[in-house]
Amino acid sequence: MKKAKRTLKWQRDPEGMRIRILEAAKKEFAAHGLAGGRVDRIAAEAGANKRMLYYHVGNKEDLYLAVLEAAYEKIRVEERSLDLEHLAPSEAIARLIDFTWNYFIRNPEFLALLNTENVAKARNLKRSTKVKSMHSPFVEMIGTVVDRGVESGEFRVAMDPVQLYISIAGLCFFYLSNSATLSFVFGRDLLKKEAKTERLEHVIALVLAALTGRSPVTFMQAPELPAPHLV
Amino acid sequence: MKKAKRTLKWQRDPEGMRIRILEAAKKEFAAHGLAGGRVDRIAAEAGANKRMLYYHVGNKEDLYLAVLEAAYEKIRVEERSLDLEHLAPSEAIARLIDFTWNYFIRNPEFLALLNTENVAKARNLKRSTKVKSMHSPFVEMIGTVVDRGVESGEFRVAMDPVQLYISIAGLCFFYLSNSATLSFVFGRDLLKKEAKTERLEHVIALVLAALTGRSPVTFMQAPELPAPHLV
DNA sequence: ATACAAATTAACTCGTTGGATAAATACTCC
DNA sequence: GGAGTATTTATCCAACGAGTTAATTTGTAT
Repeated sequence: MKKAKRTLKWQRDPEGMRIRILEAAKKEFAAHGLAGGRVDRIAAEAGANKRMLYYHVGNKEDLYLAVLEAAYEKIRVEERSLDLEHLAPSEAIARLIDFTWNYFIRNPEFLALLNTENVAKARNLKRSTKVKSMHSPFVEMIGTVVDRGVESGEFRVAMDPVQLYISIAGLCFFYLSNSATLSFVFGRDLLKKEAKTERLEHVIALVLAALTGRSPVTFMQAPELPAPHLV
Repeated sequence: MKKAKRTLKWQRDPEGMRIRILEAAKKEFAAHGLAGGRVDRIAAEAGANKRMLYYHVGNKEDLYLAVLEAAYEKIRVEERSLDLEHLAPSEAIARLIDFTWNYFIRNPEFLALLNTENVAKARNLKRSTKVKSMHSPFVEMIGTVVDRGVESGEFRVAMDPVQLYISIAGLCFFYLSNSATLSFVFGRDLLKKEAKTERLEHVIALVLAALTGRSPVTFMQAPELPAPHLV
C-alpha cells in the first residue's frame, strides 16, 4: 500500500512516450504524407495529449524529420548486419537482393516515407546532418563482391556498384511502392503471396543473368535461396 | 472597330481556361501532393479566379483525379505511337527502354503524381473507370518482341512480359523518382547530364545482357542507340 | 512531509483553406 | 439592340488544424 495511492490519473514515462509518439507519427506520415498527416491523429494513436508531441519532439516538421531519420537509422543498422564476405559472388548478390526485397516488405512505411520525401525534393532530408553521415555499407559490399566475381570469372563484367545498388533497389522498390497503381492498371493483385514470390525470383534471375551471362533455370523459376528473410 | 469595344475586363475562353487550370493543377499536385496542394495557388497559377476551378472541373478531389487521368491518357497515347515491329528484338527492347526513360525525364510530374497516388494506396485512382480501361500496349508489345527474340535465338529465355515491363519501368522510375534522396545520400548529383546518360546506358546493358546472355561492351559504356528520344 | 522540477492534461487561439453565394460582365441568338 | 445564358469576378464564412498557455498531477530530493 506504499506506492499506489489509488487510481492514478496517469503515470510518467518519458522514454516510452517518445517511442509511442514516433511510432504513431511514422504510421501517420507514411499513410498520409507530411501535409496530409494530422497532429491530432498522431497524438490519439500514441495515446497521448497533443502537447506531448511538442514537449518531447517538436513541431510537425521536427516530428516528420525525426521519423525519417529513425527510418534511415533502422535500415542502415540492418544493412550492416548482412555478411556477404563468406558467400560466393552469385550467392552474395542473391542474398543482397533477398534482404532488400524483404526489408521493403517488412517496412512498407519506409517506402511511403521515401516517396513523400522525394515528392518534396528531399527538402526536409537536406536539413538532416544525421542522415548525411549514415553511409550505406552496401555500395562498398557490392564493390567487393563484384570484384571477387570478376576475378574468379564468375561474373563477366565489372559493374559500377552504385548503379547496381540502385538497380537492385529499384527493381524491388518500384514493384512494391507502386503496387497499388500497378495492381489497378494490370487488374491483378501484385501483393498476393504467389505474385511476390514470383517477383523476387524474377529480380534475382534478372540481375544474376546480367552479371554471370549464364542462363538461369528460367525467369519464371529462379534457383531456390539458402535461408533468406532475416539476415 | 466592330469587335473590340475597348479595354474588356476579361474575355471568354472556356476551353483555354480548362486547359490552364488542369496544367496548373498538375504542377501543384506534382509538387505538393493532394493534401499539400493548394486550390488558391492553382487558381493563381492558371491566372484564374478560384471559382473557375469549381465551375470547370469540380472540387479539389475531382481536380486531382482529372489531372491523374490526363496523365495516364498522355502516356498511353505516346506509348501507342512506339513502333517496335520492324526492329530486331534487342533493338526493340533498347528502344522501349529509351522511350520509357526519356518519357519519365520529360514528364517529372507524372512520377510525382504516381508517388502521391501510391502513398494513398490508389484510393483516388480506383474511382476512375477511365484509367481502368486504358491498357498499356507495352505488355503485348513486349510479349511479341520476346517471342521473336526467343525464336530467332537472340534471346535465351522467355521472360514474363509483365515482369519485364515492371523491371524496365522500375529501373528508370526509381532512379529518377528518388533522385532527390539518392543524390543526398550518395553525395552526388544523379540528375546532371553525364549521370543520366550513364544511367540509361546501364539500364539498357543490364536488361539486354540478361535477355541475350551476350556481354555488352561494358556496363559503363553501352552500345549507342539509333535515334532515340521522341518516338 | 514538503518543496521543486518533470511530465501530462485541459482548454483556448488564430491563421489557413476549401468551398459557397451573389453580383457583374461578355457573348449569342433572335 | 435586347433578352437570356455562359463565363468570370468579388466577397464571405465555417471548419479545421497547428501550435500555445496555463493549470494539474506525479516523482524525487531534502
